[in-house]
Amino acid sequence: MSDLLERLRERGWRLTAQRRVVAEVLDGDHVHLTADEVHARAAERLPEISRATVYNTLRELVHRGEVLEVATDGRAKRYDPNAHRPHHHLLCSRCGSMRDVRPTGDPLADLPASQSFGFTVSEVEVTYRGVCPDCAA
Amino acid sequence: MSDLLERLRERGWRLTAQRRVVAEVLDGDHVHLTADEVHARAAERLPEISRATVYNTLRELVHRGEVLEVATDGRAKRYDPNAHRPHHHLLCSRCGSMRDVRPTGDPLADLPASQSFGFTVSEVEVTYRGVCPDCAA
DNA sequence: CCCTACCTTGGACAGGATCTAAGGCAAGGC
DNA sequence: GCCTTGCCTTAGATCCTGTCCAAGGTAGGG
Repeated sequence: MSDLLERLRERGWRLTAQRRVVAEVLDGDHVHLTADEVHARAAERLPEISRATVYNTLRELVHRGEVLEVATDGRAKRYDPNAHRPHHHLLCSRCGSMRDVRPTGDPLADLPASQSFGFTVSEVEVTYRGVCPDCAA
Repeated sequence: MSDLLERLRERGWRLTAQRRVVAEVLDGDHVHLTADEVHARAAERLPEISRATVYNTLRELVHRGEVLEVATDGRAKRYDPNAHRPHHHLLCSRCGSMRDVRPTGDPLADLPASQSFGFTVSEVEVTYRGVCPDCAA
């Protein structure tokens, strides 16, 4: 994620300690943190960082397509740095934890034009719901 | 939806005016109301009905599998009485409105066991995101 | 090294949903 | 029919997530 910051700076993003820390926290392969979790981990390294800044930064990373925002039914949204590889999610309905799943088909292709009702469809999200091993125990 | 109430009563659901009205409001084929919309419509017929009761009733209908709860990214959840026919959703990312889509494949079958990571998967949700004709105008 | 536009801050605020304690009423039993 | 019991409903407080705001801070071009 180190080049991410470089890339954004070239696009006119001012590089601050707060933004750096948020990006570092999100770095990883199967990371699906909530905004508050991001804030907690960021605060370990930069105690004065405010919630507002974390929310702002996450919102921008999402807008710029660098991070994926995933809704999880009434719980807090989760943020997924794995935005460049298309994938779906496995969501535990007990604890809300999440895993990435590689897609094996293209659901977008499965939507016949006759059923798009005039919508301009741009995106599909597939969520598998179930109970994770930890919660099943 | 009239038999729904009978069915639930047989399973020990106490039949009250409030619950009847909520069920009536949800009746229909492509209904996707938010809890507050349900409350507003219910209140037209039963002015004293409280929001808490609407939320309670919706929660129970969802638990009993009679109504589907659909999350919509930061907006209010929507409730879908079409719970017995499997289907997916088309969601407008501007106004939050929603339409049913009949599935043309079985995404559950598309999840190889090698990728379930020990989850006991019980359900898939597919959401097509886009802009509806009204908002595109 | 300075200036300015952009960032960060913390606290107030908003919307959605849940909780609580008190009173109300369905429905089975008499 | 009427009582009784325990489930329901109510209003309002409360919680959680996320956004807004005005004031002060600072990155980085000049």
